[in-house]
Amino acid sequence: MVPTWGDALPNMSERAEIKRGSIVRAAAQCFNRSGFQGTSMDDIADRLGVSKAALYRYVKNKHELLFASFNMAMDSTFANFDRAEREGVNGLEKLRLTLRGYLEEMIGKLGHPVVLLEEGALLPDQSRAIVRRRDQAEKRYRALIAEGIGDGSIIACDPKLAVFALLGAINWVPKWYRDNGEWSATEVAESLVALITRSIAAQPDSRRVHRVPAARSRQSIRNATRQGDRS
Amino acid sequence: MVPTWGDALPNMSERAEIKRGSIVRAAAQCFNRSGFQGTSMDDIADRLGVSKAALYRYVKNKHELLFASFNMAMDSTFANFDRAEREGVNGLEKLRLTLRGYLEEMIGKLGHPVVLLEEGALLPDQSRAIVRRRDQAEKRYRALIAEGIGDGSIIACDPKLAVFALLGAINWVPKWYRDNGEWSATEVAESLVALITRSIAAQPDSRRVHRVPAARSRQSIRNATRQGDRS
DNA sequence: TGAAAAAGTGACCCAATAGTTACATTGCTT
DNA sequence: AAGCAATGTAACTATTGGGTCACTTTTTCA
Repeated sequence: MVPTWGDALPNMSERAEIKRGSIVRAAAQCFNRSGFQGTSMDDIADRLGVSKAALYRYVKNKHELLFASFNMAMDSTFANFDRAEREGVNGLEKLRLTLRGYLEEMIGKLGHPVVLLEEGALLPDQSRAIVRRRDQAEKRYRALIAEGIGDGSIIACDPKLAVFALLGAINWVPKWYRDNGEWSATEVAESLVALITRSIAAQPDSRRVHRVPAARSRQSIRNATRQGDRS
Repeated sequence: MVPTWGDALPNMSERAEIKRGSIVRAAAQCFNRSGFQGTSMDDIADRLGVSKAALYRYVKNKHELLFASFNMAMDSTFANFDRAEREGVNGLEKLRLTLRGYLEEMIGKLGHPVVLLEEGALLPDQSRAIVRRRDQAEKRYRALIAEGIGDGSIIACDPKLAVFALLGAINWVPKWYRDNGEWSATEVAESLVALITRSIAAQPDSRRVHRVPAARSRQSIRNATRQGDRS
């Protein structure tokens, strides 16, 4: 009998699951940088140091990777809705918690996949599934705003337009955020969400927005963001 | 002697220039919908009702189309900076004028090309040229915010972060705006800019944000936006 | 230890597509 | 009407890249 090391060593099927996860994450990062069509399976394989053919042991095809990336993002969104529902005291605070948690996970853990930009590349049935989830998410965002309008924490505004504006600012982050930069995921999430939610806050607090950045030299920030795009 | 019809009939080289322009616009629309790599030259040709080979009479290659799209967007940005500089009374108003004018042109005249999303697809020397222009634009945006902070129209905030947030919301518009919808380009531009600039306004005016949408039925708006993505 | 299962690879196939070329057509000019 | 330049097209070439397969290497486990 071979020692099992308790449960410390993941068994085979778990190991496969872990590998599949890192493939999906690598794919999401590539998609984020170069787009779905601009990413080849070789790109993803190279990033993991394996051959293209190895990927197909864990993944059916390239579209499945895109689909999985989307679902990862949606899972994160809904998990943060639930947490915010428990922890937030009013509509505005719940909205802030949701956005902050989502953004932090995206740019921190998941390697900021703005997969959302590549929606058009999904296959029809995948697209239906994702569009349904995204519509649910948007509905829930709008509900939070409506709640905030009701409890007085948010000004009267069009919830649909407000959600588009907020999500735009959030989903744009991967276009300028760089890992090697001076801002941590938490810092960016906190100060950006504070800034953008001020647009609909009933009592806009200028200190909240003022706080976070500014402490470092302009030069280091300049170097930290937006250098390595591809130029 | 054939009648010249005054200058009413464009001569040949002018006609060629006009055709080139509509090729660029068609390309920008395709890039916006499907991305640079996701758009084939046949797609662009089909949209114009000609064959692919015809395009190559007016355009050197596909990358030139992307480059031209980018420059179109940057031209619009700088033109609106200049106009805002003349017409705006303080930093915040100049910022609003610039954003509104840019957005209106993008989604109205130009067929909303979010070419900016495809920056990574540019060839190295094209990329250098575009990055330079974009950096100039961002610098000018930040200068407007600094001006607003100085003249008291904008709260103390990090200009860099604020610009990223504003441009994110703006550049996200093509992801949800639909031509056939109920909102005109002007309406969207006006109410969205009012909303997002409230995030940094020293005296946030809730009426300004409240105003525009809401007048129509929810159902028509739902139908107008985000239906035809591809699903 | 040895056999079977799992993991991984290089070489290949094939569809899509950027770009070219040889030819047809249109329409302006004399 | 003749001729010529401009415009457009269908068919072709070459390359890229998704996906597969026969084969090798590594890991598992009786």
